[in-house]
Amino acid sequence: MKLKKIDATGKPYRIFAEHLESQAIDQFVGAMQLDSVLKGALMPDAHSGYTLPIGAVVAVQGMVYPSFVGYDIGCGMCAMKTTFRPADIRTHAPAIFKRIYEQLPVGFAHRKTPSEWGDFKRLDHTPHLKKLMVNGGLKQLGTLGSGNHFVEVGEDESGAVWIVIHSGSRNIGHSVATHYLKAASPDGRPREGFFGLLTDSAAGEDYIRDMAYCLAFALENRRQIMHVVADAIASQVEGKLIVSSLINRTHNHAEKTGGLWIHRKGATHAEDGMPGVIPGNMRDGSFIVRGKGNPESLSSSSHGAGRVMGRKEAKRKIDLASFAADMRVRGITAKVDRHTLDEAPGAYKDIHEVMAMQADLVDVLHHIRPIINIKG
DNA sequence: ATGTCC
Repeated sequence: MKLKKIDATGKPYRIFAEHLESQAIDQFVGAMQLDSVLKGALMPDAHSGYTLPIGAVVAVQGMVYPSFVGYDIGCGMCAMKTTFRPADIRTHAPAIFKRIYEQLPVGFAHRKTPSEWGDFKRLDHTPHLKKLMVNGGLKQLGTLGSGNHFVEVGEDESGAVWIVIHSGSRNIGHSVATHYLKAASPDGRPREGFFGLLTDSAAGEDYIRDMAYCLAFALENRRQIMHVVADAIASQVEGKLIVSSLINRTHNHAEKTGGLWIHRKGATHAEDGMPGVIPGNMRDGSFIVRGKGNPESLSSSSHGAGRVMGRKEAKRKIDLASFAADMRVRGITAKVDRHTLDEAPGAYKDIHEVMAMQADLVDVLHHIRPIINIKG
């Protein structure tokens, strides 16, 4: 495969998506025209976002762009295998479902007391972020959030039960993103546009430090959710986590490789041999994958199926009764009502088609089919 | 995405 070229820039890029909105193309081409951006790729689930499309990967020299990482810094996936038995989970699904909601704060909810996190003082971070952590950050550790964040308890093709988590850095990441979007903005207000920070400037160095902290915070958040969910299941049926099987992948980050800052915004890191987790939707579940380190995707893959309609449009167009029937016939215990209609499978691209479009980016190891789904 | 505006 040869890299396509943008005429205006002559820079190498490759688009793995079909049917892109014109706004997403404009955003991507605009970014590719920046002097600091040397290479890029759009994943199969790409759609327009804040300044840069979700599903974009760009390699940047000498700059970091807060808007190329996005608001939920460190948002990503965790998956862990367990010794629970699928039949037990199905039999006790209503009780497990109820128990998880009792134990896990979802939506805007947070914990009444700060969670334990041994690393939170040790990791390097700025005074600004320290203030955020003291002012409630630790109460958000082990909380799910809302939107497309979820917990899935499912079964793979071999009969193994997995717990899959999609969550991020909660308000910490959002506040850090806002802070540095302001620092990069010409008028001190967060606004859309290609405003970056020099990596050797004070603000750029601070963003890199705080971003790394948010990645650690988001991982710890997912790890704690994993244990809350496992404990909730273990209160009803026999079994436990297989802790050594943990896979953690963030899909909103920037990392320095070969002297360039690779920004992934809604794109999963997929180096050769690297394990990953790609969620599909509430009905079709998630995929455990192994990266292929494809240079054309800047060693990345999609972070999910990608939306085909906005949340408001989905709530207007998708029929609740058929969504509910779709879930019921597969025996999936989930919150299915007008509040989760925007997360219905029909709001997303067909995940099987998306996986086929990235066959050169990742190999599929396991397909996890949902038994229980938890949403904010 | 975000205890949904410090």
